[in-house]
Amino acid sequence: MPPPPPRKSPRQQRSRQTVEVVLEAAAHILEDGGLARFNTNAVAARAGVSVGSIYQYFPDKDAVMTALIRREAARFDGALERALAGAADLPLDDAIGGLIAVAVRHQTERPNLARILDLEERRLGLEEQAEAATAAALNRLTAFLETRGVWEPAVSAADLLNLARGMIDGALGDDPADLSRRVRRAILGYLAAGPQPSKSNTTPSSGGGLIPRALP
Amino acid sequence: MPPPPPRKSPRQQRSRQTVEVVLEAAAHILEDGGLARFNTNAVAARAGVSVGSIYQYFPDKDAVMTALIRREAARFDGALERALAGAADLPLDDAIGGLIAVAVRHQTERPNLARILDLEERRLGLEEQAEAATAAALNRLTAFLETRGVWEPAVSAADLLNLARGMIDGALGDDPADLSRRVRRAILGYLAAGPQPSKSNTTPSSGGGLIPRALP
Amino acid sequence: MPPPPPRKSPRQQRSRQTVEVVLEAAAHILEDGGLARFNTNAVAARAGVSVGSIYQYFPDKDAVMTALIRREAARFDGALERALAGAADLPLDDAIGGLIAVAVRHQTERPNLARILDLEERRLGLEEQAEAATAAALNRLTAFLETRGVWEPAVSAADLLNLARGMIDGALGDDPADLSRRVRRAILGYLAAGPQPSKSNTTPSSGGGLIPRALP
Amino acid sequence: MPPPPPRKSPRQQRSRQTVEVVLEAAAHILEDGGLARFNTNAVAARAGVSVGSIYQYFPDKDAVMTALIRREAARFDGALERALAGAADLPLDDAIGGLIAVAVRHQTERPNLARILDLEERRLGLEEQAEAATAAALNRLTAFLETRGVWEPAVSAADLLNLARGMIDGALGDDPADLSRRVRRAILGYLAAGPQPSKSNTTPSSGGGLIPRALP
DNA sequence: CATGAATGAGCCTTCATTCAT
DNA sequence: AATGAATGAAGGCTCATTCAT
Repeated sequence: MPPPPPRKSPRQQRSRQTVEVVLEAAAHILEDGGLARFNTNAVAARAGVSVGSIYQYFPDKDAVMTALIRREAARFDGALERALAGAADLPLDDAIGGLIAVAVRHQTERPNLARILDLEERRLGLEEQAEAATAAALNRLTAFLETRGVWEPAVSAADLLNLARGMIDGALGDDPADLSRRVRRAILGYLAAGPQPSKSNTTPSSGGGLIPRALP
Repeated sequence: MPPPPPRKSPRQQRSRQTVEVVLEAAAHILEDGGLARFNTNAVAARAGVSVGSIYQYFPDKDAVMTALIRREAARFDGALERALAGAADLPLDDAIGGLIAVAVRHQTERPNLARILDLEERRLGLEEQAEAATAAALNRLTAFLETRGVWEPAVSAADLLNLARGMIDGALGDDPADLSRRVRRAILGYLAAGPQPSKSNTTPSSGGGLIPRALP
Repeated sequence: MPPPPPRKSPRQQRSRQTVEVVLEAAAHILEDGGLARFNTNAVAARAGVSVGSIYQYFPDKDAVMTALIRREAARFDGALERALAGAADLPLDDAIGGLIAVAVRHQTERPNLARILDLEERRLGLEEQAEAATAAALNRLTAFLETRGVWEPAVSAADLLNLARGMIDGALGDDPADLSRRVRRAILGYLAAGPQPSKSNTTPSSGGGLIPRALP
Repeated sequence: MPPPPPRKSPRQQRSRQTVEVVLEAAAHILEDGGLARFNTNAVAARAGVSVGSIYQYFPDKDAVMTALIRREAARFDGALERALAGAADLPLDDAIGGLIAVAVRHQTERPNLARILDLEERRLGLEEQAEAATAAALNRLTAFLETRGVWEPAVSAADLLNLARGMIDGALGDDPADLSRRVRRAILGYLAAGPQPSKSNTTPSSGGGLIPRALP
């Protein structure tokens, strides 16, 4: 018989729960009301706790924002990890499909949240310190691309993530399936196109010829 | 001899000038201090006018934001127009290069501004009403793609714009030349990849085979 | 006919008046309710202005406190100046009497205010920067003592001021006339006693004998 | 053999100790951080107990303040008692010197504390109820002065205490030895000057001449 | 009894907006 | 029209006090 799972002390449990409920409330408010309605009183009310409790766990309002950003990044990274775990043996095409599904779902479920968090991440200077979870996701994707023989895997990973984010953000109203299709198209296209010379032509096989070929 | 430009009355001139100076101040403040420092007093001070004057020309603070968004959109559209005007006879490759240069320059010059305006555009529901200038830019690009025989030109135009914006936003620190190269790679890849089937394979020519082939 | 007095511009007038009314309200609140009730809302309400107006003229709450301290110091210095002006030709005894009256009146009129301001002066580190008005008062008194041939006039001036303040503060309930009499006794005694040797005795004329002799 | 001191029950002992540690923490905080940092959480943290424990022994925050005031008054009174015990047979001069040393040491060791407690004593209306320990000190000094034949010993005792406090508070930065000298000068002068007529004149021997005579 | 998380009234400060000059 | 002082609602944060554990 397995031993009972390590029991958290009540104190820790309650703390974690309060933190959790606050972050969830913060997420909902940002999603529904935008940055303008994101204030400590509203978050506390929605979380069903008092303002004071927020300040028990967060030094100030920005710290709530930061924690939320980290949490979302960790979630995304977790989903990415799971998707990549099952994608090791799949053809690139299908593997990419899984990753895109993750990304689309992530941005689509709470479209405003993701966008606001992006902006706030910058304001708070969190990208600078190479946010742990974001970096992990990037590393994960980089490693994956490397196993597939992609050149400049780190840069490509970042590009693909950004490209996908841009497309998804910009087309949140669209049918997710169609959006996924187009994102996959962009990603596969980016990978297929391969590194391009900085100025122009030189690659006789691609050049102006490549595109026309794609347009029957 | 060309006729003199339609002369504005002094009153109108002064009005335009005040509006202009206010918007410029607003842009600078958003760029330097973010949304947090964007307040009517600060804008007025930076613009060298009184708060009252702002309210003479804008019903409220959001109206300043809106006007700024429109102005920036118009600027982008104007730059796009000029780029496209000279691109009519160029090979797709080079034409795209010109467009990308416009986009990269636009987002790079005032990186924070562009991002904030994007977010505010949503908050204010301006995308909904199909922002005139944004729509114009989109139409312009759509028309361009159409002449090049791209399928689903409208959707593709939006995708490319979003994709490029995502990449540029996410890599603002990078060398512009290299960033431009990668954006071009993504765009050309997207176009070359052509419409993809929604589910997966079916296209024997692509499938898992396409990518490996692209990576020597 | 004399020209009309230099008219303050309406702007300045209103400003001065608001500042004045705010400081007066602050003084009243400190006097009546102590430090605990000294808050911006209460001051604004009592002054008959809005909180915002306070912040138009004072960067923060402490600045109101500081201004009040300066104002009171200036008032005391002014009163001292007037008292000394008329005391130049008086015998020391009477001159001192006038000064004491000023001090007693100052501390007695708003007993709590004076004490609180003293404490706050320290908290705000205002004594350090040698508060202009306080220093002026001290200098004035120092000069006066010097003309009377008192040794160490600067130190004595400070001692007398402090000594008087201590006595007055500690006996605010007493009859002002009697209090004044005792303060004068202390001051004249201090001056008459002259510099004392640091250790003890040496002064045969004083010793245990001095005091009894003073008590018929 | 003396009987063992009345043994407190462990419970009482612990209580006393907690009270002690809390008051000590309170004193330190007031000394270092002023009234502003004097809050129950800080006191509890510094005392190494929980907030709840403070409320076990004190009905509210003011009660902590009150207890601290009483403790300090008791300490001063204790020191005064010891000083007076040894001063019974000394010449007044030396006796006074000992008392002054006590006062200077008391105010100098924790200068801010003493000042804050003075103010708080007033706010809490503790002087009104003739604070036991303060009254004791006053009585002690009154009795001492009486044995020395000083007129109005009670009033004089209060005056001397206040006068000394004022001088010491106002000159805390000075060299203690020099400060003590000046305080002694003031006190001896006060005593030597004896009761003064309320109005003025009458003392032909003094007038403008008194002071010069004192300054050889 | 001790603990310390939770509570929420209250305070400082900002800023969109108005309006007398 | 332009100005900018005045307004006051709103929001960030603190801290005295309570109470479940």
